[in-house]
Amino acid sequence: MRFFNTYSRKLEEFEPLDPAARSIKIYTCGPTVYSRAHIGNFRAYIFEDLLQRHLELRGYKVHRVMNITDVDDKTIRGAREARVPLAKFTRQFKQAFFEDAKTLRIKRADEFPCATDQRYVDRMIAMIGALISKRLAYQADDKSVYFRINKFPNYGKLAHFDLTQLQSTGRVKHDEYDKEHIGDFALWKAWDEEDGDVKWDSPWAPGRPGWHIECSAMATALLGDQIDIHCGGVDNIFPHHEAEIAQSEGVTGEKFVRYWLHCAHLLVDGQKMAKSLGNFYTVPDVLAKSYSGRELRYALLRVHYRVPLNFTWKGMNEARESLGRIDEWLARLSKIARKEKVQRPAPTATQRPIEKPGFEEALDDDLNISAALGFLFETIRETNRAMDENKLDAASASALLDWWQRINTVLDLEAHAEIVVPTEVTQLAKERENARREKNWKRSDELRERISALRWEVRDTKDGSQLTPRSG
RNA sequence: GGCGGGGUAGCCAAGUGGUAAGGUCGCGGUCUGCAAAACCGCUAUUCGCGGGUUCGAUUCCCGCCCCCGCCUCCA
Repeated sequence: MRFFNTYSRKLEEFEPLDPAARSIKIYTCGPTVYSRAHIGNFRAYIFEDLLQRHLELRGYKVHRVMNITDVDDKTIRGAREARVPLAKFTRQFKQAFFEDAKTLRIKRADEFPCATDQRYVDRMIAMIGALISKRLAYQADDKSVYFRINKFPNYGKLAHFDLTQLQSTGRVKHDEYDKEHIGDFALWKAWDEEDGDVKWDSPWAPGRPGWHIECSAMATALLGDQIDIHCGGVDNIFPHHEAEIAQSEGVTGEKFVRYWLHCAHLLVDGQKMAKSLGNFYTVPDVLAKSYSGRELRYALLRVHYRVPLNFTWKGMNEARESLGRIDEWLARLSKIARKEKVQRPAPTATQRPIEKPGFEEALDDDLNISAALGFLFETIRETNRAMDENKLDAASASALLDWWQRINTVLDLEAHAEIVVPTEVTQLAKERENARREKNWKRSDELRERISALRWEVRDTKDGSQLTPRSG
């Protein structure tokens, strides 16, 4: 198995920290809960979901942590504007995040630590103290504490930045008079009026932690000084992950992360989807257009994580059609597998799933999902052909279903089969059957139209008419 | 300016030093009362552009163009 490591900019063979235990520690940067996360954010979480699920398919036990940033400039501003306490303000977006993640079938991390948790604030303060005692941090005249990047020679290695070349984009105000170096970043931000009642005591001044230190504190607290994989969007490479390395390694003296994996952006009209640009959709926005969570999951999953993905409604339709193809295939296989199960003894434990290399091997190669799906669809076409020719027996159908079960632990794309046909539709279908028996084609077609308007599809097969839900 | 990612058919998208997976759309066919689904066939002599290496390059090297992102709190 190999992954593209941002640190080396190379594909590297994956070797866990602890190969004997087959367990892997993953830290993933989670949402800042100042508004509902958009689907660009979720692209990153789906990529991380794919990573976790594939590692698990390959027999690793994954311990994954995803932090939730519930205190920063934006959350404080939002709470002020809403005139509610910070915790109350962020609670709604935490809930929304878990709701959306569930809609997208994203597997829950083992822990979701929050930055405001006193346990972690204490740890952040301890780490900052350690950095000060090592002269890697200093308190400036504004009472805030900053990391001294010139004392950490590896600073800039992850982003491959030459610090002397850093240019300000003017996006962020610099307190240049207080800091020794323009690139020094805040570890502890001294309280000011804007912060209202958001503050914690510290040895330096009342205030709040900087953004970066929370991840260092929570990652090392929950996963230890060294972790296997750390993920996030490419926009986190600098400064966030760079800062995390400096802080964590500054305190522990150990290599913080073995593999850095970063996900490319979701684009809209060829531009990065971002709150600041206003060109974003949320999960409910997509659901409101009558697409389902799994359709969105497929649309966000199907492109390799390091390639920018342009979000379009046309793409959503392609996702819908592709999933429909999978659904049809599974339905046919199940029917064949079921049919003979009545006559045959249940499959024995010695029966092995069909040998279908390709899918998992593709994912081994830096999560090459496009190639993996290619194998899936090739398999679908081949077996559909066999079924058309009546050449697929129940044992083979079962074996294929077993194979699907296995790869679906990674994809999680099966329609949740609560297929309940509404009585209205059943009634119309019955009437249509009667019309067809009388060869009243006009009436039959009319009824088909009405069923179609209810989002159901009628198919006339040798075994009679069948009803299929149109999408979802 | 520095550092990255990308540029393959109408659209989405794999891929390899030997002559281009897959999805979607469109067209034709088989099946069907007609459809749908499924299957079959067609749809890139060509992989941003120009050089070079090679018997042979989309794949390696050099130069260039275009798009997107990061450059101090955005996944």
